[in-house]
Amino acid sequence: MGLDDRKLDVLRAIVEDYVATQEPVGSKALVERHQLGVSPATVRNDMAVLEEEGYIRQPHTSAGRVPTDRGYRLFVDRLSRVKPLTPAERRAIERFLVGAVDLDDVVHRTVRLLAQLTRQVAVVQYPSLARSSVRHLELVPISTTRLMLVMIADTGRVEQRLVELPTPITADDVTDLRRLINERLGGKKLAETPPLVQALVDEVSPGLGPAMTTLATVLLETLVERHEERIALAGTANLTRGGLLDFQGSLRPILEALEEEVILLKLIGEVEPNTLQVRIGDENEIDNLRATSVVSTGYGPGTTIVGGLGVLGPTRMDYPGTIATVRAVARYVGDVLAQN
Amino acid sequence: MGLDDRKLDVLRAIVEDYVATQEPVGSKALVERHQLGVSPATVRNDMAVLEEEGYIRQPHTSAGRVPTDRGYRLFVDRLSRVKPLTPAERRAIERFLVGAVDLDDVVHRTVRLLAQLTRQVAVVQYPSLARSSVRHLELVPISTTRLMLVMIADTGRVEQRLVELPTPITADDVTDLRRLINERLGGKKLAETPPLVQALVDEVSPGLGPAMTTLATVLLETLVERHEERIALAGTANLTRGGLLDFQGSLRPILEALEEEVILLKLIGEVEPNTLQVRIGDENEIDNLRATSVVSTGYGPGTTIVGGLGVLGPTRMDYPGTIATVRAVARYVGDVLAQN
DNA sequence: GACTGGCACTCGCTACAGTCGAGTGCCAGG
DNA sequence: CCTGGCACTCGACTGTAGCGAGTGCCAGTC
Repeated sequence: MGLDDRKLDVLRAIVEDYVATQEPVGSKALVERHQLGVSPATVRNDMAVLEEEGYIRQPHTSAGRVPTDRGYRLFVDRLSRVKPLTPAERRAIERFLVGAVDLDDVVHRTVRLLAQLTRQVAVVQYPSLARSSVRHLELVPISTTRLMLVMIADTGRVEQRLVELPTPITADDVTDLRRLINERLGGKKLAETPPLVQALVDEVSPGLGPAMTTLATVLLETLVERHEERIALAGTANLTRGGLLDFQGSLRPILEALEEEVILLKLIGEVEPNTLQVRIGDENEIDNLRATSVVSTGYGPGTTIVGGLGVLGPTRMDYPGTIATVRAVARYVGDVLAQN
Repeated sequence: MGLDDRKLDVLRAIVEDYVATQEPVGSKALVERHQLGVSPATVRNDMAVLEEEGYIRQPHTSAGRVPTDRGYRLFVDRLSRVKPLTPAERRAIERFLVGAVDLDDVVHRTVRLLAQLTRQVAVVQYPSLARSSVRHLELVPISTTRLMLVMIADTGRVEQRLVELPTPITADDVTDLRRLINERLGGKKLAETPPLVQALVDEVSPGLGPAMTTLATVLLETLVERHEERIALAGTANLTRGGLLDFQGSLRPILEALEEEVILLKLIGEVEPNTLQVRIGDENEIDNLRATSVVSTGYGPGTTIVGGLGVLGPTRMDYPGTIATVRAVARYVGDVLAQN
């Protein structure tokens, strides 16, 4: 389709102005604010073409133009270069993440940092258990028929579950079990554990049979079935910036969606190495979020990925800036994790 | 001061109608909807007195009356009886809480349940470490100079911290340390531990000195200084019910306040045994929440209190219903905790 | 052939006047 | 002390008019 360079320039100018002012932009204002080197009339002709192709639209017959989702998409794909972060931003990131004492702390600081820098809603997934390995399993006797199982993953995550045993158990038995499960499961990817757990049940000494069977059930639940993905969220107040102009006046559906962990996971959890995803408006699968855009990426120590993070905001967002920030924060978090 | 019974009846009627309809209520509508046994004119006279005393006010000269914060306060203190829960609600509570597998699960289910039943924003504090005892301390060797310290509290909370040792340590030393700290600290209230930890440092065998000193620092941080209070939140989408009429149109300050854990803790964390607090509008210390009311109470196994929970909504809320629900949920949660 | 200036047209926004009606305060009478 | 009646207030709504930003189109120019 005949989109020559100038038409693309016009589209870029429209997106930039609209993001900045939040008002439909007209041909005259455009030539004033940008050096396009042509007259408003020419721009109008270009706009007509852009509108025909579905990149922009007019909210009302007598108003300026506004980018469509498709327009933003083209902008993101071809018209924007990533803004480098300012030194101040870099410093902010470093200062924020240094001094985190444990995983909870890292995640909390990260999500707040992201929300603050992008001035949008930030979402950070805790390192996924599915992508973790077992570092250590601990059995803590609570009573003769109750144990607490604590699983420590290499990503720093810690999960615990209470185990109700069918028969009493001695301290020595607990020691045996502890050694046994650590020998067999320690260092293994969580995903690989089910057959190993099964094997344990089969070969354990007869006296420990019932206890081990119960323990195995809980182990499997903890290690794979529950697959509890945790999520941290911050910056919901940023949804109220821009008056009620974005989101056609109702935050309702968005707040509802943000309360569902499943939905959040869908948003930021499906990541591939070295990619950064931008989902714009209608491209979102979740109906409640059709008025928003999501910028997300994976993070992890080195080149591996252990979880996702991202931000959510109005389709009218500063894509270049947001993309740069999300990418930078993900990288820093990965570095911090690598140090553990 | 002459607030006779009928004037109180009028106030009650105004509160009930306004809560139900969200519209200023006039004298005529009042006598129609309630059996007051007098004419609108009489009611008008009573209203004039109530207004003079500051219990109600007129949004506009030619509009009906609306309760003031003071009016709600009087209503809550003297005019409302607690609504008993419906059997359906009781069943909902039980069904919701049964089947929770661990503390996280209990807290999450509780907060969602509260939000759903009251149709408001729900806040639940995790069992406070300050009110917990040490059940078990675990040391997991990560490398020769790194340990992971895991603290399991009797309330089910689990905290972990990484310890960087100044000098390498052997597996046997770890075993010794583990036994030692559990002997001395196990079963103790977290608040009582600092002198005990200090004593440990002084008397430990010389070879373990440096390790124990480092460990002590982290122990103190974990047990008392950090005092990390965790909070769960749900139902923020409920803030958008009632159009933008409540909260004079801006959710901003409220969402901002809800993001600050410190603020939430202030809201629901300061509880005394067997009390239920209702803070109405201006009575709130936090400026951002002057347009909201908070109903909160403590919960815990038996009669002890380990944390707080509550809901936040517009001053125009169904106080009797909300109070009943908050109280009931707190009781059920206490029961669930008692079973562990 | 591409760009430009000019011009008529559209239509949302604002201001203003007029009407309506819910609700009030007050007063005289029971 | 309560009641019915009455004049009054004032916000909500409606319809009209003028303004102006912005457009589409067309004829003219480079």
